[in-house]
Amino acid sequence: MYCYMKRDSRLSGVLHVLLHMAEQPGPHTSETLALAMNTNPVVVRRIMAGLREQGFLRSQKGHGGGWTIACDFSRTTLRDIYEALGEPEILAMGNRTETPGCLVEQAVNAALGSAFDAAEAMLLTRFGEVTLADLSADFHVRMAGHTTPPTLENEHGA
Amino acid sequence: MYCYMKRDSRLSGVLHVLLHMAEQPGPHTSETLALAMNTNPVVVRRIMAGLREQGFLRSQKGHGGGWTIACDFSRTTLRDIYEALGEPEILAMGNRTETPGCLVEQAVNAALGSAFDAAEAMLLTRFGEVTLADLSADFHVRMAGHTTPPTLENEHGA
DNA sequence: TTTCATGTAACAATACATGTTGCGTGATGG
DNA sequence: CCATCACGCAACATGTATTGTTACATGAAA
Repeated sequence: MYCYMKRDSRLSGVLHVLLHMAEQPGPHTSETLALAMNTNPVVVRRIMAGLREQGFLRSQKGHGGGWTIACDFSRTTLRDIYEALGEPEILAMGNRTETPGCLVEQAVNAALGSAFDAAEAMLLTRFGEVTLADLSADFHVRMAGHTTPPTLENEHGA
Repeated sequence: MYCYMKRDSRLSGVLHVLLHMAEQPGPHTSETLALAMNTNPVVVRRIMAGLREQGFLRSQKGHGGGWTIACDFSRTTLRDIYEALGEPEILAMGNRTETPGCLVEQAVNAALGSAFDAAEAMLLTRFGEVTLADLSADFHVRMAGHTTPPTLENEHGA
């Protein structure tokens, strides 16, 4: 099932999966997580490899293996996760030329560039202010009032 | 010469061209402008069509035809131009699902979405604060000290 | 009426992200 | 010791958007 995404949703997807993992103990296989991300196991491993390298996750092979959370949710921010993903491009727009000789273009680049940089910096700052624990807490607030606790299985048609 | 750009540089390119046009009177052909944008005439027309529809530019066919500025630089902001381009996507990232049933994903979307919206809003605000006249003025400041005034021809290898 | 320039549609080429397959590696359990 | 399970990784396939390119119609000026 090919489904081209206009905007990169890896951060969104990985956060989703991390919160789900926190709700249930034990290792989670790539296959299980793939269902929650509507993708396949290889893509999951690809995306989560960076988180493992940065020590936010652990993975284990063989029987009973899978992915385990290895970080403190209250000390891990969205920015940490963003960086572990390899700092994907934030803006879809940019300057035509990085170091133009043309003075006109230098003026354009200066104006646009500073605006772009400010927007990026602002987003990263906000990311740095939100921890995974914050997200999880928000989730639990939303869950208050609901009867059946959502799991990877019943919410994502596994 | 195929040259795929990772980030959309139409705004950057169009601003560049507009400032150049302001430096020299008379209509400018798509072909001339294409040289400054390192592309070809059809692409130029495509990009500038929106600016014509919004009344920022006029175009004329036939002998002596071409593109003419039809707006007041001191009253036209980068945001106006951005909108005339069709409001291209600003962010390269986004939420995986817009209206998820999963409460976990709702929590993720809320956090990420508000950050995304804030960044976009900030960029648009900054765009709205800069006029084409500001850019042009900055260009003229940069030009002080340089001997040969840059034209479409001598700066872009026409 | 010839030339020039835009307007537009259709088509081609490219880059990229994602999906997919296959095989290697290590760990577990019988 | 062997079968199974799950990750690791590389290679390949597919789908999509963007950009470049070609072709032709339209209208204006010399």
